[in-house]
Amino acid sequence: MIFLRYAKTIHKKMKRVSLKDIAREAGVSTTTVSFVLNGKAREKRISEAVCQRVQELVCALKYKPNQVARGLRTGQTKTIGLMVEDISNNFFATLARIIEDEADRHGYKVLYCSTENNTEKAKELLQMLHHRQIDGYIITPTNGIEEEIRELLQHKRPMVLIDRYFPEIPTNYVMVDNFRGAYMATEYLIKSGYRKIGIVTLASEQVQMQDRLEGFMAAMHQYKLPVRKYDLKKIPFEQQREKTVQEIVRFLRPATRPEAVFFTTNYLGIYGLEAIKQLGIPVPEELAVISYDDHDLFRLHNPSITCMAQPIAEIGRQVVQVLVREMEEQNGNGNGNGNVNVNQLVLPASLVVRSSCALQEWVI
Amino acid sequence: MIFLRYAKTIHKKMKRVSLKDIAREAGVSTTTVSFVLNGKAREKRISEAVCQRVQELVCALKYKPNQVARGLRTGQTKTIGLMVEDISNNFFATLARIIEDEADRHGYKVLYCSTENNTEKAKELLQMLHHRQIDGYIITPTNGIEEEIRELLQHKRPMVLIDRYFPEIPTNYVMVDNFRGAYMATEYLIKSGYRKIGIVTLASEQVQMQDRLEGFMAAMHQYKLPVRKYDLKKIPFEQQREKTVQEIVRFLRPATRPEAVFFTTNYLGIYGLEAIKQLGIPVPEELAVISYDDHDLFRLHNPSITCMAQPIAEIGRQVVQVLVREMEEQNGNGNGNGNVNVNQLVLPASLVVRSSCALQEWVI
DNA sequence: CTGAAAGCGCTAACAC
DNA sequence: GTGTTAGCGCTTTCAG
Repeated sequence: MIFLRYAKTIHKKMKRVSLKDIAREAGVSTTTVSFVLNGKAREKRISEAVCQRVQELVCALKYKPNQVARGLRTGQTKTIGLMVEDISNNFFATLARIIEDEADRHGYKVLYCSTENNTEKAKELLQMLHHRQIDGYIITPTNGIEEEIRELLQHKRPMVLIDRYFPEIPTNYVMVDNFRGAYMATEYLIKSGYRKIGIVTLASEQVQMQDRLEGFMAAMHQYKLPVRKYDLKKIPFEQQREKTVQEIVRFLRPATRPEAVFFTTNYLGIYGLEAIKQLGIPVPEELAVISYDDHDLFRLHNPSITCMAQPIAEIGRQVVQVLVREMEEQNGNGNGNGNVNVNQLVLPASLVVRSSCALQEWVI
Repeated sequence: MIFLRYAKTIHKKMKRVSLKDIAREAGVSTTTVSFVLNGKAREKRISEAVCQRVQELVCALKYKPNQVARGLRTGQTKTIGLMVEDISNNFFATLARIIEDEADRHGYKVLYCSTENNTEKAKELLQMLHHRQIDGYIITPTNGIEEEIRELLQHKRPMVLIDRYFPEIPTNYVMVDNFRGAYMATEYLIKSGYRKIGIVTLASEQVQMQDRLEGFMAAMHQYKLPVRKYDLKKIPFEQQREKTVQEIVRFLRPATRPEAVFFTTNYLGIYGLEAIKQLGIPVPEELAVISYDDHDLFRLHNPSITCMAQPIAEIGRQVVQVLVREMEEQNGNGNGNGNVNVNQLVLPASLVVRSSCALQEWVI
């Protein structure tokens, strides 16, 4: 049985037990306790007896180290910063969940924040994450944030970009092959017999959107199909839902209506379905629909919507893995050389064939 | 112009500027700088000149206080812990976004975690949040976590429960009136002319689910309609999607099929739609559908799905407001009396009439 | 008006 | 084998 000399005091003050308390109870120094707790008992050759005694007290008093103090001391907060475009977006929310689980397996917790795709906000958030001493960054970069990314790189802060990247900056990233995905989506439409194909995308300079547009263009070009100016609709990112829907309605007006539309993000697809519903256009009879990104809605919509799905779980797993490796590397050895290889993963998107494009027998 | 004596050193070491650096540059003590930074210049009657000089240096060196150190010293990490059932769930993700914004307005950041509705996991997470010294808790409680909640209460940790609560524990909470919501939904079905009404709910002891079931029962009873045992389906929470869909398919088999179904959560509703799709039952002609919680999918589904929507934005705003108030209160005065009033907000759900229940002229 | 100094709880180099 | 001690960066009491 362990005699807790100070237990009463501790309880009365409702104060958390600290390492010092354990040391005092055990009649050893804080160093010893610290060593035992950090698994350095062997290395530091702490006697078995002391070791045991400390462990018992830790359990008895339910001692848990104060992460903040430890963070201050070691510089490691065991926290990952997750900067996404918008955590309420299905894609990012699902990703956040995977990242949470995966990070947890390595002992990390996640602080999230949404940029709204706003450069200024993103910069501030990066600052904030820095001041909170997070150990690693998972970033959905906005435009105009190159400078800050470069700085993080220079300071050798563990970091992985997701969803998009800067071709001119050698960072880690985990991406989906947007060009190929868009190409495949478009090719699928073409092979399904459509020739007048429209695209609704974001008016964005970001690579991932550019790539999708280019993938579309490449496929159209490959099959020698024209893309007229009214076949291409670019929606400003910040634009309100209502307005967007209206613009899509206009885009789909009978006069210039394409035979098939490709929406380059899932929410554009959702808005698009809204517009289509308003117009009462039968899908796929009068208009075939394909979207980038999957969504519950696409599966259940009537008709169900064919799409290019991103391997979200895989992205989440990979991104954490890369990040953790880098954090531990930085931790283990100073690695003055800085010759850490960058990890640039490009995962394939996959075509999910459903019923919004007539020809369903076609197999990729 | 400011002469930065040590600027070179600082830069070379890539070290963050600290309060000490500012003090040294300014030729004053750290105390003074701290006072200036914390807006106590007036109070402490720091001379205008010194004040100015410090401010300039802070800007010039882009100094930002180290939150971890500050956290250790003050015990305040300016972090809120958000424990939800599953961050990837649309309802919680949307809520997380609102909470993020609202918290930010008060200078707080959010650490999130998902319980998966698993008591053990939830307990661990609560521990984890505690060790990270978060300033306040926003909790979606699981069953069996009463003890821990009581403890938090005893220790006067700022906390607000959401989505559900424990009637026997006097905590703050922000809820939706589940009983009334379910009552209204059921009443709407009844007034729309349906008499054989089924309900698909979770096999859960949690109040919010109980309330919904009771609301349904109360309405049925009020209108003297029977609820046969095959009109009630309870799905275990952990159950896989596939299995759930199959059970709903079975529940809707022609022999015992009700005229209308009430799904008590949005994902049950989604699974339900999947089952309905499999069976090819025409809605609302042969089966009317209503669901608790709104979802993009319900709006766009064909036919669009009538539902009881929770005021998510309002919940988010209120929950942060209550929490912040409590955190600041605790901060301001020790308030030894502990006579802080609990804030128990019950917000109304609202009926969103769409086309999945035939009679649409009915107005609540 | 300003500064010295004592920690917050923990880690780890260095001593004995 | 174990303890002493010096901080991590910041706040705040108390003394000038």
